[in-house]
Amino acid sequence: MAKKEILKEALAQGTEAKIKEAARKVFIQKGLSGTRTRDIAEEAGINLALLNYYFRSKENLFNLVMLESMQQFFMGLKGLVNNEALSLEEKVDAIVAHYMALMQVQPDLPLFILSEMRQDPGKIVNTFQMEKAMAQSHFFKQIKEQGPAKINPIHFFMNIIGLCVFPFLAAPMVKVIGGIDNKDFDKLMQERKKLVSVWMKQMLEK
Amino acid sequence: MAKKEILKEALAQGTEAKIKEAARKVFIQKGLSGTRTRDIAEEAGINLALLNYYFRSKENLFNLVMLESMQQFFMGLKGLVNNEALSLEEKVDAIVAHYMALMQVQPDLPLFILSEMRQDPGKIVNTFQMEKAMAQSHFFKQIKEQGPAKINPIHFFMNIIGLCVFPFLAAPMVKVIGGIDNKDFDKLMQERKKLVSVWMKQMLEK
DNA sequence: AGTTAGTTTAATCATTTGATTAAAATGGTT
DNA sequence: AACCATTTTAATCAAATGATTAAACTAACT
Repeated sequence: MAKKEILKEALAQGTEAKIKEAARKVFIQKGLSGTRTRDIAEEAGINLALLNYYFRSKENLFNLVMLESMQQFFMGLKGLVNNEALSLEEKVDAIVAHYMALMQVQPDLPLFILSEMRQDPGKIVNTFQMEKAMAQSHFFKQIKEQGPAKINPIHFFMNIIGLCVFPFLAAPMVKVIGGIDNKDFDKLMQERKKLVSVWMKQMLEK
Repeated sequence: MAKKEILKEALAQGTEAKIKEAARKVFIQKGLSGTRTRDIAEEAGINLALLNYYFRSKENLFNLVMLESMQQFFMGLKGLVNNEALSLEEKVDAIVAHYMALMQVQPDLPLFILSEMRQDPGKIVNTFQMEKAMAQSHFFKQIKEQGPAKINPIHFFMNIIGLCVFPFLAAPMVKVIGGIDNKDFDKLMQERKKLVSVWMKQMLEK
């Protein structure tokens, strides 16, 4: 009896995970309003009704995917910005390394999040409780106490995330304008890892 | 006869423009798949059928709005990057000034363009013939010939656009994370105008 | 006032789409 | 093999949505 339930559960989790993965893929590519539940079902290799059997509704599934996406995007950051063992320069290096690595495996995560946030800012913002965490972080304190530049921490924060993430937001356009293919783009992003760290430190110097 | 046609035409242009403006507003806010033609009709204060009478289809209207949006986003740039009267530093100042001013009047233009480009890169990219214009521009030449930094022009280009545009792409999140309201955000963007120029020039120095 | 070209509307159609349901298949247990 | 709980499917429903059509309205001109 217990054994049976475990087996069934394993199968169920298998299908459930498969659907969720398919949903993630399609939602991230097409957005909430651009995806049809049938797209997800097809991508998962299952029937439409099964999707509703597991997740009740499209919105449910979307909320799940969005929650996990937000966590994925902000998870690493939370750990870094309050690590008091790291100097400001070390934090910059760590944050840049973290986001460039994240973009390498999930290049269209930020556009997905920002697109959906435009359509319903309140809904998305509510799903994460980072409000105070960042403004009161060790990272922000270090920037305020930093020497000659006296850069506003919010600017500094926008810049470090923006310099890492923007090329991936604008990737299709960058490829056209730069006249480069996917392979060259990847190379460009490889060399960018070190460069963003350099640029960010220059902003602190004066 | 001629007089009559002129009058009718003026009226028609009035409604036509009204519909196009409504379409622009709704499309930019909700994207192609997120807008219903009825939304546009309501926003324009007209009936649904009138929209199809003037523009035949939703796609038609969207293509029009997207074309104009692309032109609006790249128009000023084309003029600046090949202006041989401007030094590299002057070009940087001019491009930053231009884009920060554009963002002040059209803050959600870039997210609209990038979102739709994700869904159908080919379609959007085809609507503008900037391919070679940028890679062969005077601006790119100047960056290559620039002194010690030897920064890749594509990086430099991504940075200048990104530093200007990213805060507006991420505005809802920036406001939450920074704990600031719309008014403070505007102030932040005002002071940013000068800062981006400074940061970009630092990237050239070493 | 009547005519006419141009404009606007209400009503309707056909398709798409999210969701439901009842039946069928599956796989383990007796 | 018969039975049972769980899983999966095909068929169907109801609402939303892009588009069309035929009729009504408007305003200029005679």
